[in-house]
Amino acid sequence: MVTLAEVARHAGVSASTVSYVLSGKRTISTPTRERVERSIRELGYHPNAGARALASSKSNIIALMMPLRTDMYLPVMMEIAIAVATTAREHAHDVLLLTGQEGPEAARRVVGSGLADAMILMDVELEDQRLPLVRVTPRPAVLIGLPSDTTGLTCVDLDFAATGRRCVDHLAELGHREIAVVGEAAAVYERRTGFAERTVRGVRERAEELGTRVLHRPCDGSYESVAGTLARIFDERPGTTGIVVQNEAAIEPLLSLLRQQGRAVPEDVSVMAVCPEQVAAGTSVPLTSVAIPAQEMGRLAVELVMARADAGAGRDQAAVPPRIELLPPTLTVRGSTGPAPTPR
Amino acid sequence: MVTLAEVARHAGVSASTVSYVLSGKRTISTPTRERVERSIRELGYHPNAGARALASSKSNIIALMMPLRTDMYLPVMMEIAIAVATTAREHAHDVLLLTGQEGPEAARRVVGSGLADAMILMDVELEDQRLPLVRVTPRPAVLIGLPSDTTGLTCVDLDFAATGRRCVDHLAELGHREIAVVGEAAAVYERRTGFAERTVRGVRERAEELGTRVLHRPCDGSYESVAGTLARIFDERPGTTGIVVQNEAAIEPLLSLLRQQGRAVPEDVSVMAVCPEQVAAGTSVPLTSVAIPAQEMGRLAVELVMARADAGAGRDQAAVPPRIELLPPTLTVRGSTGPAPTPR
DNA sequence: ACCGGGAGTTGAAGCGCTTCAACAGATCTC
DNA sequence: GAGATCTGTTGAAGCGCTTCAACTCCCGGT
Repeated sequence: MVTLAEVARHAGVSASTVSYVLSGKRTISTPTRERVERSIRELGYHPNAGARALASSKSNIIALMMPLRTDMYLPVMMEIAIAVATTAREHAHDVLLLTGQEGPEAARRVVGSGLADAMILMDVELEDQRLPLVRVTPRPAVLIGLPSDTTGLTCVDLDFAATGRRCVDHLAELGHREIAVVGEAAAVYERRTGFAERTVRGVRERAEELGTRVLHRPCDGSYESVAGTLARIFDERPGTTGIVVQNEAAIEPLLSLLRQQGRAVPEDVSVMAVCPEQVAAGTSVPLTSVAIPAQEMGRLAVELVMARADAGAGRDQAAVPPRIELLPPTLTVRGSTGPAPTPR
Repeated sequence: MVTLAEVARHAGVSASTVSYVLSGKRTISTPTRERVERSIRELGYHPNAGARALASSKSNIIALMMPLRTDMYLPVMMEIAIAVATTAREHAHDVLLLTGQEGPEAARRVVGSGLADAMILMDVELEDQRLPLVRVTPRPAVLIGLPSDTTGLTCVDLDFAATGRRCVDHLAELGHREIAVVGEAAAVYERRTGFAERTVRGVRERAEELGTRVLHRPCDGSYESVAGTLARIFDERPGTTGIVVQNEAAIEPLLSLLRQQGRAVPEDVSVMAVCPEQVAAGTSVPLTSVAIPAQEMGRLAVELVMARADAGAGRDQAAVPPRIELLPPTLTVRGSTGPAPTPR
């Protein structure tokens, strides 16, 4: 392995000069800089990450914790992870992938050892185990998701309450008076992961204001479960004309079942979803939907965490106060929603 | 931050002793070891990762490169990634997530800087850009997937050729004489990612032996595309009674379309898939399938790469020669395949 | 002509850990 | 009972980088 000292010798300068060329923290004359840069290229030099981390006490690594739960929709997680990794590279950082296996200990270990100098936490629960750690650690952290107590925390998420309201607005405008929400798996609510609840709360809230009736049913993604849920919905509320789905896995089965039952979309039933754009556009009936902006969330999380990291390095970290960043929902109308059928 | 020196002072021993307690590379008497361990616990000591990497020139980090292609099935990738991260932890390693954004440079950077001391490459193409690097680097690497020239490489993958053969066997046993393969998106074949081709080759090979007719059509996951593909299949080969699907996204649309066309599964058409177990079990008709063992692949990749890393550290790395590890396909019969209908 | 000061460069002191060589004392061996 | 062999422990030398303080020029101001 080529070392900085060898580069210095090759370029006929001191080690410090090479270091300053690399970091740009001191002005170096153009001829010197160019000479050093040439030596670096010719020797194929790569600064040693460990030595760097040791000397500067910054690892240039962001830890990304994503507890994997089988009932969470993986593509969204994945998209966020990819966005995080990509954005991190733009800030000259790499991403360390932590799963939930180790529990909250993982965060302690990674931060305690100086392996990572910032953290992004996904799949946040309302009373998340990792919060005490996050509140205490000096390293910047950003949550993707919203716990119940957010004091002192920086969070990024889709504004699911607004999303719920937006869905009701849309259906109500089209004249629907009875709507059903096909939600996430029951386990998601029990675990009290905030987002699912927030959506339903948003739906209920606006529905009350507008005098719309709402029926909410959790539903896991299996065909059987969707069939059961749908049957119960039309059983309890035969007048239902609008359905909001917040469970990507349930979408195709739902559309397929409606077809089988002879209920046309959108003539008899309007269906809308809360899901990634790609999913909404690719279904058998392109779906009116509120997008889950996975990429933006990942990107924003990194930007926020880096801002805090830089501030911590520079002046006071209070310069970048904690904040809650709720992305406004974007509704895209596609073919699956239409005017409510006139009751006969 | 607590340092090793502080632990040593607190325990009344030298720094080296603490280090040896931590690494277990020298025998330490039980009383001393326990005293040190207590100090470690009491002070909440975490060894500094950078210093460790510098002194030992091992980072205990595995780089996982996964170029993200939108046409690849993300859940499988994700499952592999999770398995890799989990297994890596069992070997006291962490995982660094690299996306395709940077291209092959990422590998050079990460290995050159000593950030990672091993690599796992996913989504391998037949003539992969990263191969020259992998062949040259002294760090152990394992590919998940099979390039065209595997000399000197260690690879892990499902045996897709055998998978193709297995599918034909199964259908032929049930009396099917004309089968269709609904494949991956055309882009997947163009890019010459090996696995899709290998499956089709396996299918063709065995079909020839058994005198079965085969029609293969690429197909992206959209409903439209599946509809078109299916129409063309029955148009060209009206006698088709068996379908093999190798594109997770196409499964539900396919089943839905068959239902609409009044073709019963499995009475009129037998359908089988190459996909993760979870997917096969959760569809509207539980599918007879060959599993894509994502977890095993991730786990095995880590085991292999660690074996090489340990060997490199110990004696000669030739002790663990490169090898190709093709997992044998496992067929699970569910409800979607049955005897071929008697031709009328 | 002299001094203050910025620009450019450097030597040296660590950063916190691993590991080698060395040593003291206990245990064998004949 | 003397030398050989273990066992447990230690001091010190780095690992490759960053960064501080210091030093040398050279320029402009007076």
